[in-house]
Amino acid sequence: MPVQKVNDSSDLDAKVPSHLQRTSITSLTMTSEPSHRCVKATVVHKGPVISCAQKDGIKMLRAEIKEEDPLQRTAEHTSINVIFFGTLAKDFSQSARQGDVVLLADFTIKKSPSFLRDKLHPCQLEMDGQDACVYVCPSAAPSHGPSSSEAKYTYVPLNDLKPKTVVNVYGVVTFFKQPFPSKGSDYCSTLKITDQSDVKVGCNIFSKKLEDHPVIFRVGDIIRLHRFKTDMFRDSMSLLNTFGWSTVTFDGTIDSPVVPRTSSKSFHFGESDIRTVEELRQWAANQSWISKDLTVSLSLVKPGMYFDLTCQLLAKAVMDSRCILLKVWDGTKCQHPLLKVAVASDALEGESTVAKDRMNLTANVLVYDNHLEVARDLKPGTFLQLYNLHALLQRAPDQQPDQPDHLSFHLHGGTSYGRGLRSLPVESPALQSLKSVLEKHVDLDEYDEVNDGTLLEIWYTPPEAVEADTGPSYTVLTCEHNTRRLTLARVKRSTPPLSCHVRARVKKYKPQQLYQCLKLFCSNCKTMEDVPDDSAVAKVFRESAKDNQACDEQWAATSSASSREPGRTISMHISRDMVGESSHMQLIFVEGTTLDEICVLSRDYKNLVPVRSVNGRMTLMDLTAPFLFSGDKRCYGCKQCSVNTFQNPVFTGVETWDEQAVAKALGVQLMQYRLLIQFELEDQTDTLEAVLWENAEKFFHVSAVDASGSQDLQDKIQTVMDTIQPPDSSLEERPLLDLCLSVYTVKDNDRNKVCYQITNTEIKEE
DNA sequence: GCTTAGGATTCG
Repeated sequence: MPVQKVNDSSDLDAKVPSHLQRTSITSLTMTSEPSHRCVKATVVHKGPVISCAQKDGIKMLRAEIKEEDPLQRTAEHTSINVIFFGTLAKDFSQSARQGDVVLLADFTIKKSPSFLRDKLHPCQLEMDGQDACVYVCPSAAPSHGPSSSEAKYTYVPLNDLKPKTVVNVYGVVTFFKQPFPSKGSDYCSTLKITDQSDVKVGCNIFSKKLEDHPVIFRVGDIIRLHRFKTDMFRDSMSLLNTFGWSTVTFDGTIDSPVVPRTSSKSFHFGESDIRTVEELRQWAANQSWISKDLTVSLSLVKPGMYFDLTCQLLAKAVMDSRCILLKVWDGTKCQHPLLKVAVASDALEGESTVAKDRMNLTANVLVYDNHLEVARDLKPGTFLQLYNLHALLQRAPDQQPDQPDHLSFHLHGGTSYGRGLRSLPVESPALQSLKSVLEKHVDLDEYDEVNDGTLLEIWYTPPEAVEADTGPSYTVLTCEHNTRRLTLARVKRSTPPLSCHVRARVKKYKPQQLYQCLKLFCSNCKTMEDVPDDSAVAKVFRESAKDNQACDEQWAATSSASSREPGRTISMHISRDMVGESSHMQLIFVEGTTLDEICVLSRDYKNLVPVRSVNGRMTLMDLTAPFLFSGDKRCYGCKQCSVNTFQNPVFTGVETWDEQAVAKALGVQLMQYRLLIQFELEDQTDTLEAVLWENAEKFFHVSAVDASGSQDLQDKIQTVMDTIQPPDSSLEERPLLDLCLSVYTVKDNDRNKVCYQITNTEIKEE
């Protein structure tokens, strides 16, 4: 028998088998050796037995136990969660209750997954398997309340009530209204209760003080009434509070802690009360009216419905003297688009709901008239229960005729059907599932924090004079972003990363000498440099030609000729491996030429590699010069990343020699041609520097490598630029450009720098 | 002093 009952706490100690050692909960750590240890503590919470879907439906029960040793009163982590598995869960549920002292032996210690949330204990105990066992000592004393002796109260079943008597009763709440001002001097609570007799009794409670009224959260709550007067009204018994009255309420959830809710400073509460509450809970669970709980999640709300909502308040705003807007959520996504109620951000109290709005998670609740008294004092973050909320389809102000109507929520004036609202304490059992749903959205909060500024700008600020810039754009957007167009001023205020659209003109651009927009880029080390100009390259050739001793390589067949200059010999080398192959004329090594001469030669030969001689050995030139002339293309190698394997080049196994194949054979890291232009954009709100880089070839419809060898293509880029920004033009003369901008940060000397890059944009070609 | 309300949809 894994769960055993004992009569006395001292028996518990006697039960401890001699090989077990008592351990304090405070001292438990992940590295504690659990075997042959036991803990003794009081059950402060016992959850229901549940089936765990992730673990093949195994039965589980969570309990919280607390060490009561007075010596440890100041110590942290005196409470710990215990998970019981399988039959242990069932046995524990039946044998132990809140307030009992238990002794747990041969548990396993696991990391607590809820520690961040409940701050209880970094570990949890798991009771599973053959060895684990539990001894339970039922508590003799009442587990709650200041009462020192068991009260001598008698409770009259509801079917035994006689008129004009003062009684104490217990009942389950089947209907209730939050306290409302009566026409007299007091607030009035109206409720209806029932018990195992199934007789329903109406009850009115009058009190000037709101806090003296019973704290009822939902149908199914259990209420205890002391000193209420009975009377007949419309053929039914009714109850009215009378002198010396008190009420105590309890949550109706089976197996939830029996915690009395009352404002009374002293009240009797004992073991018999716990039993009565548990019996009523058990009985009510099987009654059909209890299932008429009207609490519905947002995901299940249908238009026209009246329902109760358990939710969290995100933000609120006073609309007028008779209406307050509550922005709430319950973590579920509504099936209908939710009405967005725009409120000036300075009128809104609470967090921004922008990210949640976008995911259709925020319900806008309009609270009217008599409910303002409660709504006014609510603080964002509070958990709420809204009663008899009305879901209404409504047309948004800017809505197109073909779009669906939006769902709005009204808490109408009046108290019919218990209409009203109240805050729920965080520990309320009704909130447990809500809180776990909300926790799944923590990412959303982070997203909110990162992007809030940006999104707020986009959604809540009216357009700033962008309307003036209407007319055709010289560019088209190729993206599918559905973002609203922003002014440059607003883009500058945004928080990266972000993609957005702007409409602007080009005030200036760099480089003004457009051939300088051609760059060499190493995809390996990300180095970017200018394409060397001809004078620098020519100088490398001249220096290399000074070594007049021709190369003599075993692997090469050589032919030489005298140049026009005395003493300079031009040599051409071909790999012997390639002689006789179809590719043998595809790759020729040239020595002793000037830049001009190799350019002439490149008209007749596909791939020319300029080389020089160092002590008779063939070597690549300084990589300032192209390592390959391929038709009109000049190919450059990266000075950092090239590994010169020229000593033993391998030329076999290549069918077609292109720049990649040559670079590979020579151990050269090929550099790519890229286009880079820096624009200064301008609109009516601001100016902004944006680069055209990754998207540049698409923007101009020009390939960078082709442009490197083609004056026509370079002229084409110049023509585009002259159209975008005609020389000596005024702002109005320049064409409008629709641009997609990417806003991002780069590390610059350990500091984050915000960059703007034009993406997804092309020029229009007529 | 010893009523008030005694359920039963707003109309924004």
